[in-house]
Amino acid sequence: MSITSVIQSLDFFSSLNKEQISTLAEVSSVNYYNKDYVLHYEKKESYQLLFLIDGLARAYKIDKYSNEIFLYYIYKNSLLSEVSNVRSDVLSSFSNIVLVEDSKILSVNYAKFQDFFLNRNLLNTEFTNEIIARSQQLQALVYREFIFDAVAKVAMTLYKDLNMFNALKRHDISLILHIQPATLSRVLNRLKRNKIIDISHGEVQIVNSLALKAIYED
Amino acid sequence: MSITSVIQSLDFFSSLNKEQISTLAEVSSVNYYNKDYVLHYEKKESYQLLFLIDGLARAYKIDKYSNEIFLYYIYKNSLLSEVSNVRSDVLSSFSNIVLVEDSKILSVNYAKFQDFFLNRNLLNTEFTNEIIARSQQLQALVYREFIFDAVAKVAMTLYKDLNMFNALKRHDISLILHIQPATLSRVLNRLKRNKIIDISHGEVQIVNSLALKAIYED
DNA sequence: GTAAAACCTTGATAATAATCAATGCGTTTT
DNA sequence: AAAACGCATTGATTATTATCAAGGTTTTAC
Repeated sequence: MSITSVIQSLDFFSSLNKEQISTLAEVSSVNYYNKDYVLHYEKKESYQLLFLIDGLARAYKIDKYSNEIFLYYIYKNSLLSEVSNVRSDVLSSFSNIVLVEDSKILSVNYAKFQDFFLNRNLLNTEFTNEIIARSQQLQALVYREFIFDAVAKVAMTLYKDLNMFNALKRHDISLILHIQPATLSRVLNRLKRNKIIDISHGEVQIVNSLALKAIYED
Repeated sequence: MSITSVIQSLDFFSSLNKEQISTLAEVSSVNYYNKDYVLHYEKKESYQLLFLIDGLARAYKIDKYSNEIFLYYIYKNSLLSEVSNVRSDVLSSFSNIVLVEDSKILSVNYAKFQDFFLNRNLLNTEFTNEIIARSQQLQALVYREFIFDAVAKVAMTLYKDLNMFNALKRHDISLILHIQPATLSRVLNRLKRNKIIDISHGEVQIVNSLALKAIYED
């Protein structure tokens, strides 16, 4: 698959014409990395704008006990890099980014990208929308962490993302929700005891959907 | 003071020429509000892009016990509104925004602003940078709340913002740091007992600056 | 099919900070 | 000068969740 067609596969670049895409292709490269490869360490500077073409990534921070603090997932067809100032040609990120799956990544020289596109008023909307999307993921995180206790977090996740919940291991869920596996287990137990959910072979089923929702809505 | 000169006083619009400023002036208005006026309720939609010209605002959320959760301050010379999608002509915000001081606010019709400026590739950089600035405030919040315990929060605030700390009431500090006044009092006591700070007449002085910093740096 | 490994649950205990309530202490107010 | 008020502090208790460790259970691998 050529780099041009990779670029065309991203919604981000859908407004570009053939010529613009080949200009972009000249300052870009496509790379494949394996699961668990760390793309970005927090505070480290970078000169490449990265897009996730295929695969899945996870943004996280490290606390003082070296525990990982999950921030959010980054899905394919979106910008991986964090932008801290549009005017600077250096990218520096707040979080670490690691691949959750084997992934395909488009890497674009950021200075050239600015020259060729942003400074010529191309892709501005797309760029801003990617930044907003990332900001909204942070907002969702803030909301969950500040407003919810462990039970509410689990209730909301079960209500909104039951499939994801059942697809992942308990350990991964507890990472996402910032609770310990032991706490998750106790919360599930409580919900089961209260006949709000049922668990068979580790698979959660919702029994009383209304009650589940009521736990996290005020 | 005319609306034109108000617009010119904002860095955001410094790239506009006379004609563009008067176009903007036609779809804008300047308003004065008193301290404690709530500009924005979360989730409520708005069609006006607001800029804080003078004064100070505070963004916050409400938890299920109706407690206020402080997010960040918004300082003068910056965008007050939250943008959730550049393409939409509706603004909807994640947080509540209240004035901390009597303030002067510029209100711009957002649809017209898009027509006249963003869609003509004007002010794009400025707009994106304002969004990034807000996102970075959220990042700082996430950092403090996820990585720090009560002692680390207080230590960092004393180290970096001693003047602010001493200027505000203990109650306001504890709002900002998301700890209870009683907890703040106990933390200060501990720092004093360990000869890291000294308190006379309620005013905190740093005695051992290195030790203070060491508390929150790993 | 069984052993090993990985994962989940449970129990006991500890840590952190919240809550509730009372007391203390300066500052206004009268 | 005494009373009232606003804050800050202190003590006692509680709530929530983490931590540590020991058993279970399921999955994986040979």
